[in-house]
Amino acid sequence: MHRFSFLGPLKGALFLKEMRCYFIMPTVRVRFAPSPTGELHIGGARTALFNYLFASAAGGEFVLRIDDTDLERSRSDYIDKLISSMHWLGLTWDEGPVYQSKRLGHYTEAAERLVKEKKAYHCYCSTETLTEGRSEAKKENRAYLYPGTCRDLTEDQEESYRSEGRSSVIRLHTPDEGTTVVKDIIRGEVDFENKYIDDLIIIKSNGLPTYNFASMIDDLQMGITHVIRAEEHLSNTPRQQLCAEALGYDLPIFAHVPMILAPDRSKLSKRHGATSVEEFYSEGYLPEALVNYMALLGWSPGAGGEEEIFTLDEMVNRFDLNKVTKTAAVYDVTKLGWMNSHYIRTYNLNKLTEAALPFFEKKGLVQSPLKEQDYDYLEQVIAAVRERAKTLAELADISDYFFLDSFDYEEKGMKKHFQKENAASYIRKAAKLLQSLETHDKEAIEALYRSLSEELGISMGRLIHPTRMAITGRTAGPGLFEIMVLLGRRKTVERLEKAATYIENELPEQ
RNA sequence: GGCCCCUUCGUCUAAUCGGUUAGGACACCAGCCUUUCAAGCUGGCAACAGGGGUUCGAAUCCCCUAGGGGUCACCA
Repeated sequence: MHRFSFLGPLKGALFLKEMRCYFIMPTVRVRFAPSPTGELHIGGARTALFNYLFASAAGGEFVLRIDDTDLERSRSDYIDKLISSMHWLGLTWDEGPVYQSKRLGHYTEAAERLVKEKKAYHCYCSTETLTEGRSEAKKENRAYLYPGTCRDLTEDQEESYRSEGRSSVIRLHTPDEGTTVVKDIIRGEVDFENKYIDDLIIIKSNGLPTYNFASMIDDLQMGITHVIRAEEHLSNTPRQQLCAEALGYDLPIFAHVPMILAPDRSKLSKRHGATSVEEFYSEGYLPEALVNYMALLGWSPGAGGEEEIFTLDEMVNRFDLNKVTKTAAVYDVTKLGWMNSHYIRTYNLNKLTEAALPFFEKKGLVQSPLKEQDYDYLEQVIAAVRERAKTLAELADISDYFFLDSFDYEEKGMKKHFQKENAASYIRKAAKLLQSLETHDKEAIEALYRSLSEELGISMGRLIHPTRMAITGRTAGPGLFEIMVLLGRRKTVERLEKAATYIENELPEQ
């Protein structure tokens, strides 16, 4: 299939960036236009990302527009959430937010002009009439198309309808023959026969524009050069183009990106777990990881490019709409988890601590505001455990013993390490030696354990495993000596003795 | 149902104009490393939806079938 290389001249423009003021360059202007009827979900977020990447790569502008013409469903708290989600992801925009609800005059003006030019007309058909026609069509198993009843009403007819108090909508007079071609960067040319497109409503009886009309007018009047949006809009694009043509505007170039599907290949919804950016935030994903993951859903740098980890800037440098797939993608939390763990491991420690703090607070492990030394301690703990967590929430989960003095011993660990012969006495011996150790540092402790294991004639493991259980309650975690240093001598010794007593008194003889 | 889009390992994907042992990543399995768990390293498992053409040669071009998705609102 033929693909357009619309980016050609733009690459040139990029090349001549410094000379921009001397030449008139084709400027890229894109928009992300969510409707504030819910939280920003992963599909919308990726559309925003692609817009951002495309605009940034071309040195163009990115506009944020809020499509809030549906007064019933739009809510201002969703607008706030949407904006904060965008900020959190790091997707900055150059203009806006522009609200459709504040541009209503433009839509009615355009519609009236079309009526005056006889390209649109008032339709007085009742909802009942229309639904009737629709259900009849369904019965006969054919598609319903508005029959054009009100296309050629006379002045007198209109007058009498109005005096009857009948309300009207405005419909666009669409051609009955011919083909409307959508030029799409990702899909090539898509043909739609006009005979299947009926006279769509552009202004509702309440005076508000319909989505297709308002959206197209905005794109046109705002000078949008590339409309990058989800594939679900592809089928409606010919209608929008017909609006633009009637109005006499040049068309923007389209790019319909594939949808993101749930694991069962159905449309993503609440019952599929976390799908909104907000939820990913509260589950402890890092914005860089989410962005990186989303970028790879439908896009890949292509031939030769085998890496998967990209910073936003790297993505900007390599992004190309022509390399976006046509196939809908199933989103897979497992890979997101891997990516997130990668970012947790490699993040700047300070930033990571900052991001993780709320999760430690939520578990009651620390309390804000933190004293400086507590903050340092938290940072060291995070440095020690970060390699083992997939989310920030998990980071807090596996760190509890660093902050809590009482914790349960893991069941399987007790069987494996506490119920071994002499476990209690080994632990006591270690505790005693640690107590009188000159310096409580990694090297000294390790040396101590080595010599003790030799002295007792047992393997290091026989000593180390019960010790880990004693001071963390767990069988897994960071290097043992590292934990002991972080915990400090007093707590280490206390926990060892407590565990020894526990084994002696609570554990049944095997 | 009409119209439109899509179809490569379980998942995300790669494969300049038709010629590859169909590549990578996640997941999974095994080994190495190791005080545990991770991480890391090495290896393994695993795909061109099906059927017809065109061609010396097809994942790649054409047609058909099947499956998935979208859309057909006075929702966006």
